Amino acid sequence: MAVEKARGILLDIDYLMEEKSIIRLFIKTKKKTLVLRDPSFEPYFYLVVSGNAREAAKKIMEEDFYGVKVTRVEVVKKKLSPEKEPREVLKLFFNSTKEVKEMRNRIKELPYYEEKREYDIPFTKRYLIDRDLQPMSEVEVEFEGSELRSIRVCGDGLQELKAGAFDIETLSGLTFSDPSKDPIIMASFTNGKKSVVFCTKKIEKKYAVLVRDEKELIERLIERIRELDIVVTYNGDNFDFPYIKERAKRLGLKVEIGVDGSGITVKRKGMDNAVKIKGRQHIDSFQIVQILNRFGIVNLVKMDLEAVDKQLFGEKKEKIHASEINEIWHSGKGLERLAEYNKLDSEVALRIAKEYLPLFVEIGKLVNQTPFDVTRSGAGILVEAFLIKKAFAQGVLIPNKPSEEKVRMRIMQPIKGGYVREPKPGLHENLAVLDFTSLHPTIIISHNISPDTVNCNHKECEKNVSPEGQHFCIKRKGFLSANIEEIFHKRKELKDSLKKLKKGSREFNLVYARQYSLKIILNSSYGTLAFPRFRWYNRDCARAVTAWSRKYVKWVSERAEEEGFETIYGDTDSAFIKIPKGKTQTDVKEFVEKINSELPGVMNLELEGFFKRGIFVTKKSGKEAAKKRYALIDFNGNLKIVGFEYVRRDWALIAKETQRKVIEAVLSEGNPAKAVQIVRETIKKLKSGKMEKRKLVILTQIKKPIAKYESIGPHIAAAKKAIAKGKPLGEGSIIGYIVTRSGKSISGKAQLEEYVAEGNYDAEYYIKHQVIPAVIRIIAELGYSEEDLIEGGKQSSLNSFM
DNA sequence: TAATTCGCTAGACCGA
DNA sequence: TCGGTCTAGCGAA
Repeated sequence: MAVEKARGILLDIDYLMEEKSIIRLFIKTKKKTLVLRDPSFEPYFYLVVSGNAREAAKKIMEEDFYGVKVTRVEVVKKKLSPEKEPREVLKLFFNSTKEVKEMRNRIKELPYYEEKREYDIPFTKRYLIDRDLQPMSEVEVEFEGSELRSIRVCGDGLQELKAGAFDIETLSGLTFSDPSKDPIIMASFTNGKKSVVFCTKKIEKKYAVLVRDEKELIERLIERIRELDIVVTYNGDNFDFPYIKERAKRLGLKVEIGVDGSGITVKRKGMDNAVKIKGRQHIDSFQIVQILNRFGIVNLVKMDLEAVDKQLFGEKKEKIHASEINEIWHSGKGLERLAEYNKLDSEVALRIAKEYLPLFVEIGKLVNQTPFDVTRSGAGILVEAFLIKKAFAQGVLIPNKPSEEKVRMRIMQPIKGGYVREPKPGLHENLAVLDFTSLHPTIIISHNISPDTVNCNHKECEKNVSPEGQHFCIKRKGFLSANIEEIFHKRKELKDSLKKLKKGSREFNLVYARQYSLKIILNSSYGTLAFPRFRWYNRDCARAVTAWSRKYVKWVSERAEEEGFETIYGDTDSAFIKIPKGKTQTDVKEFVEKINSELPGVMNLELEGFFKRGIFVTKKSGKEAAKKRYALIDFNGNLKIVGFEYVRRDWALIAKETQRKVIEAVLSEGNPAKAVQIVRETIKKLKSGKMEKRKLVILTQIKKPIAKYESIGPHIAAAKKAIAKGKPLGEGSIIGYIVTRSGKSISGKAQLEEYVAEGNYDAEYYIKHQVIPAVIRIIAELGYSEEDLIEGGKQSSLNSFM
């Protein structure tokens, strides 16, 4: 057979489990997706032996491991740890991944066994790292029939892949949809250019397609999914795909949507599923939104498509609840509305993916993983994957995962965190906020912190000592510090080149996503040292990082005071300073420059901004000032509210709104009398019974199984009452409740919002437990008391402000 | 399967 | 009915 050549995008990877485990690559060329096998890559792990490695290599080939055979052994030179000299170790090859799993337990019995390494790296991940292949990159392949002969990355992979999204609507019983009886009644599909809605009932919409029955509906949908390289859903992992799979099974249909004709695989991932389609990338936009939320790129309480659409794109999409879907279906009235809703669900899911997938593709290239995996991984996993890749490239064996026992030990010894300075309470004028850019990573880089540099034996390194006493080598760059440094500089370069590119251009977006992917890895890097389950966990290193962070933050404050500024506050990586009369903003800038000239390595203090006014309040209990809550206003009138009830979801909107107005009156207008007036009016309206229901809802999440609660708070009480009515609530549900007039305790009065009539609320509760607590300590800073807020109360202290 | 610590506040719970 | 203690949730960084 002749050798053929092709170019395409490395779209996916999996492996076959025949008598041998064989890697398959899915390469999307202009014409089709090639499925190529690479039998040249065999499962393996490392065995470190006591005594002579070559002799052990001979012996091990003769060993019988209850039927498992080492097919091949290589003696290779590897570093057991970055600071050590390379040493000969055995690389043991096997026919299948199954044998790797069996063997890694049996091997311990060998007399020359010292240690095993890298026995738990998933086969496909192993392949991508060893071959240094970046999914979604352009590759050039040579192949014979279906066998791969060679592969190399030759470009960024800017070729357009076909992306599309779908969404299904189902009927439901009393509480939820059950695929064993509730049919799929509608399904939408979009490829970004054109959308269709399949339905078994006739709908007066241009995009609607009438199908005979549910079976045809699924068939038509599958047909469309087969066009795609990137299949987007919103919660397809846990709902759409498992649902379709079950319905199809009952209808005698096969969901053969893999490029190779295979079905879908539903993998359990803890509490979650992950649905994989071979040869295509299934991207669940819901997973994307969850990750964005965790990384702090967006901040969402509710994560339904409506809330996401609103926050990400500013759109207002209608929500149709499950019960209404049943109604519409049975009455036949409103099918157009439902179709529109269904269609938009697909379109918004696709839009989310189009907006953020480039970021995940870039992260994937950085850590050699597919977008499928990256969009379903936590930050820690990504950093770990990055370090595994680096270790491989540098000939270092990666550390093993800690045993559960070790993990428990580590958890029992927590690592002290950042320093929070007690603020000076009150209203302050003319502030500057300074903060360290990427504090933890820059400390790691600048002090060369790494598990392989801590407490080295060199005398001259003892001067690089942390406030907690550990010192770090200065003669050799550490594994962790060097690799983080590389990311740090690469990001700097990319950010520089970004300045030269046209905003919104394809090139710009690519570079932007790339630098952002580096930022995510960088910001998560400290976690590798401090997280008990990580391979690179190191308590001494982690303690040193935070100890230095505390030192530097305190030091900046001290230096500021020496320079004649007043320090108001500081948290972990920041210093809030007051510019006194006689000093200017320029003086602050000069101060920052001075500090930077004194800081080591790449550490950098940044001027975050100047603020016209700021308020810090005392704690409810005691006289000390509250940390982690303050409000600032800049010279353009922009408010920054931190930590206060206003930013918390577990407070009623009326309390939050009132607090915001009060803060605004105080900070922007310097008008405490107005603030008092605002509160009085709110209280008046609450008393009148006319407050809108939506402003009284308190959102709280159920964080664990209901049965495990020792103390029944209002949200659990409300949830229990709702469950009794047949509402499916449990761990993870967000409860929106209102404190009504009927009941004894607060919990007794709490009811799920949807069961509460407009006007049924406990005014006293909302006044005394919501509005007043939210504003009292702000107003108290200005000399007012609680009586001043209640209408008819005395206004004596007002004078002190006039 | 999986990031952390620091901090604030509410409301239940419990015994006097 | 009170005041202290504990459980619980969420936000800052």
